[in-house]
Amino acid sequence: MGHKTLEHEVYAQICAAIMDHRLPAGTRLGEDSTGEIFGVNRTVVRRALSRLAHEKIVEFRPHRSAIVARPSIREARDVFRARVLIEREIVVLAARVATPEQIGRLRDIELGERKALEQGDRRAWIRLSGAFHLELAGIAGNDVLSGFLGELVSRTSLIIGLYAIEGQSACCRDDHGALSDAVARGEEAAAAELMTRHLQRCEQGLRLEARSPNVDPADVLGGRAAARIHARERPA
Amino acid sequence: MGHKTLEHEVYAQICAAIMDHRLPAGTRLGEDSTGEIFGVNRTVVRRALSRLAHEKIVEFRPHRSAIVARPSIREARDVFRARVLIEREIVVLAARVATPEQIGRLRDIELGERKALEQGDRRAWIRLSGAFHLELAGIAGNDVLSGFLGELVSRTSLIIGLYAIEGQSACCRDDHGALSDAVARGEEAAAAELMTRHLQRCEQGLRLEARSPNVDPADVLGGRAAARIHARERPA
DNA sequence: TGAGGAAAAATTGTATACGATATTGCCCGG
DNA sequence: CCGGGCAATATCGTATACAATTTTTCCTCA
Repeated sequence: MGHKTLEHEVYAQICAAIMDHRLPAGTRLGEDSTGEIFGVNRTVVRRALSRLAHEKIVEFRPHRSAIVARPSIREARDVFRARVLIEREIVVLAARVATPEQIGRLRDIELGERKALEQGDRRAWIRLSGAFHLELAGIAGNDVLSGFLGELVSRTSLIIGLYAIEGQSACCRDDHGALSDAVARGEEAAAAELMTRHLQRCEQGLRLEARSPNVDPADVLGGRAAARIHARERPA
Repeated sequence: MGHKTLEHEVYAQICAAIMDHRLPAGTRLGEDSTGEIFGVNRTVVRRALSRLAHEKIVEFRPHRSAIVARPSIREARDVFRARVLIEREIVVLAARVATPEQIGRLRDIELGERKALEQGDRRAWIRLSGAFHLELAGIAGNDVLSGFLGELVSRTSLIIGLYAIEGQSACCRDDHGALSDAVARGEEAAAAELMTRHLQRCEQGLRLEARSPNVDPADVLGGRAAARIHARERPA
C-alpha cells in the first residue's frame, strides 16, 4: 500500500494517529513543525492537512495553525444520526446480497476484535471496529454510501476520543456478532434494528449532555491565552 | 462571500463552471494551464483541484492532468440511491420543524426556478434547483447530512451533464412546489414519498441503461489514443 | 500595577525552481 | 506500410524563497 506519494503517506500517518487517539482533539498541526516530524516539506503537509480538513478531521483557520478537529456535541449527535440512517440502509443491502465469502471476512474482523479486546489493545480494537462497519458497507456495494461512512467512522473515532466515558470503553458486547448473524441469514429487518440499537448503545456510551449550550467559544478557555495565565499562576 | 483567499476563489470558479456545464466531463484541467487562466500560481490551482477531487468532481491521476470527473453509470445510480436515502430523511425532518420564514425562502427559490425556466436560462435553473434541495437540508438542521447532500448535488449536476436526454431537460414539472406544500403542512410521510418520486423522475430523465456492463474501461475509447485513430480515419 | 501599543517572532499564503515521470513525436528496421 | 524504441516535450511531485498576516513579547505611560 502507499501510493508512493509523500502526501498520501503523510496523510495516512496523521489520519492513523488521530484515529488511534495519539493526537488528541485540539492538537496543533503546524505546517512547518509537522513537516519536520516527517522530514518532508511544508507543501506536502499542507496538502495532507487540506484533505483531512475536508473530511472534518482537522480544522483549518486562516493564518493559524491547523488543529485536530474538536467536534461539538451537536456535531457528534448529527454524526450518529447520519450513521443510523446510512448504516441501516447498508446493513439491509448487505443482508440482501452477502456471499459466504464476504460473511467470512466479517467473521475474521470480529475475531480480531475479540482478540484485541482480550489483550487490552484498545487501538487495534478501535481500528477493527471501524473496519467491521466499512466491510459491511463494501458488501452493500454502494460506493457513495461507503465513502460517506468512511468519513463518519473517522469522525466517530474523534468523537469517542473527546466524549467517551472512561470506565466503560468496551461499550458493545457482541453487537457485531449478532449483526453478522442477521446479515448471514438475510434477515434484513432484524439486521436494521440491530444496527440501530448498536449505534444507539455506542452513542449512549458517551457524555453528550449539553452541559451549557455550546461552551466551545472559549473552548477549554483559550489554549494560548490560558497558557500565559497559567504561567503566571505557576511562577516556576 | 469569498474567503479572501485565492484558493477558495479558484475553487469556487471551477466548481461553478463545472456545475454550469461550461466545463464538460473529461475536460483537462492542467495545473499550469488552469493557473494561467486565473492568473495565479500552480500551487493555488493544485489545492483547489485537490478539494474538487475529494468531492469527486474532478479526477486526479498521478503525473497526468486532472480532468473533470466522468461519473460512471454505476456511480450515477449509487448517487441517486444515496440521495433518495438522505433526502427522504431530510424532508421528514424539515416537515417536522420548518418555520414559515424558512418555507418562504423555499418559495422564493421556486419562484426563481420558474422564472429561469420561462426565460430558458438553463444554467440558472440548474443552480436554483440544487439550491432548493440544499435549502431543505438546511431546514432539516443536520449539518452532516447537509454536507453530504452538497456533494451529491454537485455530482448530480455532473451526471446530468453526461447522461441527460437532450429533448426533455425540464424533467420535473412542479415537484418542488408540491414538496414545499407538504413540508409546509408538516406532512412527513407524504413529503418523503414526493421526494422519492421526484428523484426517481430525475433519474429516469437520464440514459443510464448499461448498454454493455461498464464500457468504461475504454470509456469513450480512450480520448488520447482514440484521437490519433480518428485523425487517420478522417484524412482532412 | 495594569492598559495600550509598537516591534519582533511565528506561521500561513503565494510564487518560483528543479527533479521525476508519463506522454508524444520521430526515426528506423521490418 | 506498420511496429518498436529513443529523444523531446509536457506535466506533476517536491523543495525553497519571499510576502502577508497574525500572534506574541515587551516597553512605555498613566
